[in-house]
Amino acid sequence: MSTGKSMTTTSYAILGYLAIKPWTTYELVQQVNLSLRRVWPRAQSKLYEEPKKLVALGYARAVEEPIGKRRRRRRYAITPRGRRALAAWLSEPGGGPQLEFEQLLKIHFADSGSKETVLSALAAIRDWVREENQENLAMGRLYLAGQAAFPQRAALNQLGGRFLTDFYAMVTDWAEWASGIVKDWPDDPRQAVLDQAAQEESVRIAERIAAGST
Amino acid sequence: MSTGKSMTTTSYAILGYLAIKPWTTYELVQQVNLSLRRVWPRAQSKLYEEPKKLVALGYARAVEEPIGKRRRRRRYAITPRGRRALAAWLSEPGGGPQLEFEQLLKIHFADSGSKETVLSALAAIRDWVREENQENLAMGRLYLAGQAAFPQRAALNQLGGRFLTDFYAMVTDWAEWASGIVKDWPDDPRQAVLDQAAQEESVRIAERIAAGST
DNA sequence: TTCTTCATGTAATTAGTTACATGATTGA
DNA sequence: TCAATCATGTAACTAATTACATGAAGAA
Repeated sequence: MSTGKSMTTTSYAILGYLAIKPWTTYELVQQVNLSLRRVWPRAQSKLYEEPKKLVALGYARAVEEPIGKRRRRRRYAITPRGRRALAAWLSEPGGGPQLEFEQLLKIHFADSGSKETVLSALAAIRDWVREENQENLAMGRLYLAGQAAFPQRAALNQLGGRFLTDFYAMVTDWAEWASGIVKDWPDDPRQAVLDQAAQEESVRIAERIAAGST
Repeated sequence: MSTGKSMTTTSYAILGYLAIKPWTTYELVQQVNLSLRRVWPRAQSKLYEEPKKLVALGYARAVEEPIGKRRRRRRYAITPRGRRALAAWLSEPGGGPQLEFEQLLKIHFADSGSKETVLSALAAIRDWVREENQENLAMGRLYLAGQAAFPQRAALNQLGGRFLTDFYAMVTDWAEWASGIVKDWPDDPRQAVLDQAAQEESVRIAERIAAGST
């Protein structure tokens, strides 16, 4: 039953929020759903556990606020030790972007499926992006209007926000490109042949990346 | 000690490979490192477990090949039931692209760090992409030359390959853009202000996605 | 006053990772 | 014949998820 007393990336993410201001766990859940979720998705129950660990490690302290008759809520605040730990973590190297993309898996194995499988997966991907992009767009407009929460963090958020926007744009553009390719396939994906011109283009793009355009 | 008898996405991914040809676990590990890893990263030990589950469910059968004096190796082949299960899974809707991006987290919380934190994270991201792109480029060239394994899967692999290429291109381009923005920041990230013109551009991109360019 | 939604958590389970162990093969 | 690397796994552990439970507040 080891409570797991060592800091994970998720722990530091929570600590990062506490460095902005004190939060109740519920507020943290809301906030994470608003932004962090996109680049570090974790279940709600985890967000209830982590702050306890931070307290045990001396990185945060909790203030109990009684609420109603028989419920209490805990508001967590970062400690000086917590700030030092966070700063140390920030200066260590972090991991690169990792993807998990089930729909692409299904496309990858479509030789056991049908052309329809592929086309409908591509359509679903575009719908998914459209959906996710909604919130992102709304948030972007808030910042543009200077109406967003934490205006002092606007410049910082701008970087991450643009990453998501670029990501969504890339995914839709790719899905559209792929749909165009697949449309010309025969019904059986196993009979489909490589599009030579498209492959040359792909290699050129990869070469540009390798060259490291200045 | 429940062996976990239900199929996960990872199980289906392995099953997808078995549908191409029979594999030993070691070969599977190699193959996964070559391609699947990018869109569905899993530890090696998992790849040794999953095939056993497939056998228990009747989706695969194992042939033991003795090797040396006291070692055996198991080669797994898909069964007709396995093919049906795979086809059924392929026709179900799948999940959209999920990201986990620790370096971006560190950028996100850089108000507890320094401008240097951000710039070096961005540099690390570019290095990461350069690295990952190497293999991708090599693979793309193989297909172009018609030299890749599983030529009958070339058209299919082209779709996934291009996704990765586009992703890497997007990440480097973003990192470069972000570096340009951050360079003009004051030393303390908390003093940095939103780049209004850049934000307008971000919103325009998001609006294009929302409109669903034809 | 009752229903619904907001809010606050805990328990049980599992998917996945890290670490370890060792046989087989190859080449110096 | 020894060292290095390739190959084949198992065991222990933990991070994370799913499911459950219920109090408080607001609306009808």
